[in-house]
Amino acid sequence: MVQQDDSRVRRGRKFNQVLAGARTVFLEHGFEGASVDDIARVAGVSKATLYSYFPDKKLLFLEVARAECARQAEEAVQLIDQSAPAAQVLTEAARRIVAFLLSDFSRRVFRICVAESDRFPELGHQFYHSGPQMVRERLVEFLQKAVARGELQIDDLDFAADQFATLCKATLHEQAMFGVCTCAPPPAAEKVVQGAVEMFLARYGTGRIMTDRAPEAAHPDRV
Amino acid sequence: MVQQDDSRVRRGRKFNQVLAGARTVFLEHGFEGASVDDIARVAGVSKATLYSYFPDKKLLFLEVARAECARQAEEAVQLIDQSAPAAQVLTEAARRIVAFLLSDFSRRVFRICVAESDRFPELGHQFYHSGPQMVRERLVEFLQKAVARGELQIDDLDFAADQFATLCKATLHEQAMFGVCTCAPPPAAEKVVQGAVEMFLARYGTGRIMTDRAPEAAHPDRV
DNA sequence: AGAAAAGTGAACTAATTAGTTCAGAATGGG
DNA sequence: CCCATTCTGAACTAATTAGTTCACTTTTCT
Repeated sequence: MVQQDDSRVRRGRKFNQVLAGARTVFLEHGFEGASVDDIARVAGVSKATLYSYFPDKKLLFLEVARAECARQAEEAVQLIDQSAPAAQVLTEAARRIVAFLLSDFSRRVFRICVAESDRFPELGHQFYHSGPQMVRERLVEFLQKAVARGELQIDDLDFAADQFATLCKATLHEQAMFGVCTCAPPPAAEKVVQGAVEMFLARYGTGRIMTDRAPEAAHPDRV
Repeated sequence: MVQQDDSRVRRGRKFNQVLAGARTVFLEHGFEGASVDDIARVAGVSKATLYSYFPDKKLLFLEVARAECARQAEEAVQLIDQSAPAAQVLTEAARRIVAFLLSDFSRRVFRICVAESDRFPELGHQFYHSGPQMVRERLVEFLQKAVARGELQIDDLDFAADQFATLCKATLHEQAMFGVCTCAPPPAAEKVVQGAVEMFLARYGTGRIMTDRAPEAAHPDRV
């Protein structure tokens, strides 16, 4: 959290102020919608100072995006915890993924990356690799262990992980993205979580699930 | 296809030219990135003519978006065809959904709707209702019949339909969105299709699937 | 043909924007 | 306390933009 001194091009003590201001304004208005004067004002810094750090608006934007992607990656890294029963681990993972997807922060970063990713192709790549791909790698790591334990049976781990992460977007992600339901009601989120886990286990679970619930918990609505 | 005369506010014969030009430029550059002079030039029309149809840029943009959403809806409507075996219908539906999601057209419209949906809240709603919601309604329609026939067992049809549509986004949609893999290799798409159908049937299928393939086709990688 | 409607193009306003410049104020280390 | 670095603020350029205006041409209808 205190690695803001890792850098190469900085020259002064208001660098972080500039970055913070830029972050605020870019996340609020996107690239085109943000004016450099606004950024300087919000950062509490003169325009001259801003331009002494960043030669132009594009590089400032990319720097902000890079920092946000790194932040996102950090959050994602602490996703998968243990070698607990698959149902339990998956449920917790799904909860965090869904919560993250519905967060205001994620919404803004996602939106801006989608919007600007053909003006700045490397931005899309950065986001993808620090976000979705990171989550997938962690999931694969876990799935591997669960397969070894005989809890799951999966031939393509990457694909399965993708399917699971994708299932976490059901209903709510799209709605949040398009502002259809700005509120994020917790019961709905939990339904998506349970739905993802149930479907995933129905497809990839062996009989030998060692969960704390009864084995048929994976198919609760089959009488 | 010839209902371009359904209208209210038009006054002249170059209306469609204007709309077509605006469509091209907006889809290419987004709202802010598109200049009215560019639009007029691409439309082959004078700026004065353009402004004689649309009082300002925003309304022109919203009109283009409305038309594109309607187009999208039309494509989606002819998604579900028959009361064939579930596996077959779902496979065909998934193929069309995946193909649509990967199309250049969809990518552009999606991107622009995500980007501008807090500048124009109604745009997000429009897109959602004419796109994802339309698809879901058609799917629900089919799922209902399949449940009645005993092929599927589903308690929440809306949610199940959402899950299915969501599964069609696995891997490729995100990649296309962020420009990670601009090419859309058909085998990868077919894998997503099969994966979606298999997972869906594993969760919601009864034993009584009347497909043209053997019953265990729904779980082909279980030995 | 003749008149009304539709379209043109080019010049114009007013506003905003990215980026520059510079004389001087604040800051901080030795 | 001095001096170099950093920062300021305000004015400036040059470019772009949305939207307007108007004398003039083209199309269309009858």
